[in-house]
Amino acid sequence: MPRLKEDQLQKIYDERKKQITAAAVKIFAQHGIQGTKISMITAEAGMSHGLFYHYFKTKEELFISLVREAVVTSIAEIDQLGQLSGSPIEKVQVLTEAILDESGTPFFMLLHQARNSREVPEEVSQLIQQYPLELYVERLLPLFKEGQEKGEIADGNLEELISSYITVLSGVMVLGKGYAVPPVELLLRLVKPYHK
Amino acid sequence: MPRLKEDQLQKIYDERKKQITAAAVKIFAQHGIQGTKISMITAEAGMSHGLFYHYFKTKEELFISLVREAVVTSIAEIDQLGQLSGSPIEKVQVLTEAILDESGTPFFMLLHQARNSREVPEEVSQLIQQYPLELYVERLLPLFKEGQEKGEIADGNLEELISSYITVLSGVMVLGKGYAVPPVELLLRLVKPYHK
Amino acid sequence: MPRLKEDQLQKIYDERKKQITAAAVKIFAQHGIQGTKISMITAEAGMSHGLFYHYFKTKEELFISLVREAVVTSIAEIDQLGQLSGSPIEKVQVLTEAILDESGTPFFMLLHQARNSREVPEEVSQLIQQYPLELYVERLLPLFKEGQEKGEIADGNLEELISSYITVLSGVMVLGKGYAVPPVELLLRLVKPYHK
Amino acid sequence: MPRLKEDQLQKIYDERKKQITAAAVKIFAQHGIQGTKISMITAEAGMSHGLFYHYFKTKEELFISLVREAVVTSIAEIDQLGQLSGSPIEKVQVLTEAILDESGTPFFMLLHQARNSREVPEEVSQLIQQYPLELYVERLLPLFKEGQEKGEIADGNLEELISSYITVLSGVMVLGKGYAVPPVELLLRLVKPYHK
DNA sequence: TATGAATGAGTATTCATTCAT
DNA sequence: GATGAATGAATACTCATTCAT
Repeated sequence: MPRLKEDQLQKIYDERKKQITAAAVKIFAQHGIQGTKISMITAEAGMSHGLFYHYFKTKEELFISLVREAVVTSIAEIDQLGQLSGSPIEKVQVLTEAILDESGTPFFMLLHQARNSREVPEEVSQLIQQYPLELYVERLLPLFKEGQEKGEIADGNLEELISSYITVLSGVMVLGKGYAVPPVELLLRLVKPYHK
Repeated sequence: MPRLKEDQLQKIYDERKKQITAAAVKIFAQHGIQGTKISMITAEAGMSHGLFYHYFKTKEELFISLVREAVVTSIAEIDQLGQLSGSPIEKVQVLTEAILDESGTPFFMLLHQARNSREVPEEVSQLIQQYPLELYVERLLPLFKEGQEKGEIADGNLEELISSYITVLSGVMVLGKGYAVPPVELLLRLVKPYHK
Repeated sequence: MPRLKEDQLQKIYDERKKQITAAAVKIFAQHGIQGTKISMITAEAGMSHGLFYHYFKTKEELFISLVREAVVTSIAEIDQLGQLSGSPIEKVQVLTEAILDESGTPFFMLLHQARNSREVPEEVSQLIQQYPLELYVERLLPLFKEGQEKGEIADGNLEELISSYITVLSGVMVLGKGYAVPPVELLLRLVKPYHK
Repeated sequence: MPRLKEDQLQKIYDERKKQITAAAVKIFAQHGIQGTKISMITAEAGMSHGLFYHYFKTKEELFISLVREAVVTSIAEIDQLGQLSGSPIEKVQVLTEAILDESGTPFFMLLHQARNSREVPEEVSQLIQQYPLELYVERLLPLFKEGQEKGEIADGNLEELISSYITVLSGVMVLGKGYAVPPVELLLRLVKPYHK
């Protein structure tokens, strides 16, 4: 019989797994799937490379699980916007700030790499197809429509406007260090009515 | 030895080298430095992998030479803007279209990878430092200043505006396939005066 | 400390050890030394892999101890034949049936692997040399000689006959599942007088 | 254009491939799939381990291709028996000698391992199922039937007799070094009429 | 110049073994 | 005694680079 309580073991297990995923998100975002070596991840997480394989079957599986989480999290964050108080344009501002925020970046970076790499495992491709950009557009449509009705959002085709805005935000975020992050105020000009 | 023959050889040599660089830009842009295998490049260029080493000493050297060329070319293109006829905002539109254009993308992509990868050779880092984004901002400053004076460009800090605009364009370009490319018209809203 | 408790512990100890060896014989016979992983054995024995090392220092030591036991047991079984009642040929028949019997197989299998593998530990090689096939032949010689004298066993060189018979039985046994086990009656033709 | 004629390259290619397969048959037969390391094969074949992968995608693929060849070859050899001159029992003798012959052994060894290992790749299992022992029995049936009619083969159920004989031969062959190979004359007693 | 065979350093993964609890 | 987390040596496989032809 184990001396350690099951919860303790579970805690260690969860902790370790979190260490790995945190390290992995960081490294994958920086180096891509190919450029990331298991040894980089385990060094960053402060453990032996062997231990990695107690928690994930392969590098691929780790990548898939990260992408899955990123996909689900990003959708959930968008859906939470509706519960916030404030006008539509204020909510868009909150979303913009959240996306550009340093801490959120790696997740989007991951999604970007998942979307763009040719070497990405089949399962990731499927995930990406299940959660295409159109889905994000769809989720944001009510918010933007309300904004448009209130005169806070520019007139015109909303699908195009939203997907363009997502593209711009994604792009800015993907660039990472080395580029000047545009002020949120400036980016919002893209969606605000042109003639005030 | 006959002069003609040497010319002939030189021509073949140049041709081959161009085949390789063209293929390499395409593949590097798509797969990154790590993800790109010599065999991918030579397959794309239609030659044996052995032949690659007649033209470049290493994969690294090829990458460096491509980045060097991209850096020089991109600066040159910006400088050529001044010679075009048209109003400043029209020139900015031309630049925007050029950057987003499919054919121009790989070069910028390369620059992006050079700027962001950790594994990039020292020489590339130096190149990037010699041609920082500030340099681009500086080159574009006269054009934007003229636009501002003519009321075609928004008031405010121009350095910030230009570097933000470069960031957005770079981001959109880097995303590549899988994202909706925003209409140029929309992107120009970022630099046009907000109250018309 | 109470004597009873120690007995109890000893009993558990012996039980555990038996569980491991039983599982190990089965798995080794099926997968060979290289193909057998400690985790296979402990899974079969229903315990954690860590516990294995309370009972055996290494996988090698386990294998050696199993081979040692198999060697001793097989010799003992042959020697017990003499105590049985019945004619010589009937005793040979009993031996044949015992060897081909499902339950006896793994032990012989082990011996076979010990005899044939290159990767076998030195100590096993020595064991095998101490108990060569000639030893079995020698032990069976009296029985066969008696049979020959009674006309139940074919004439001719007995050493050759016995070692051939052992070879055939060993071979049939080693094949394992997937092959048709010949009827004992048929196999006995090898040793019975050819002209009845 | 290549300086080497295509035939020369092809020759080198074939030669190397043959070196590898010859070495592999030997090593696999001796150590099994798990026990065989690529480095053993390449060392035996006198080349670097890297070169192995010019000729085979994986260790598994090599094993599969060897088993495939063994299967096809063994069936072909049986079918060739019919064309030989001589009485049925003489042909059985030829077959027996061929199987027990040193040089033929590795191939049968391979088949045995393919038939028995649990770790064998799926494709090998399928091959083995496509060429079950029954197929061999079937191919030998006409020969044995003819022998039975001529009084050279024992009366009784032929399927059982043949499959038993195959089992015995396979077993003897699988045992390999360390066992006394029974004289062919002795083994033939299994199939010859019991009362002469 | 052109080809592809050949090499070996680098990397992912497995698994025997140790050890804290 | 019992468990499973942790380590690292061993091994399959990849790919940049060299070189004989």
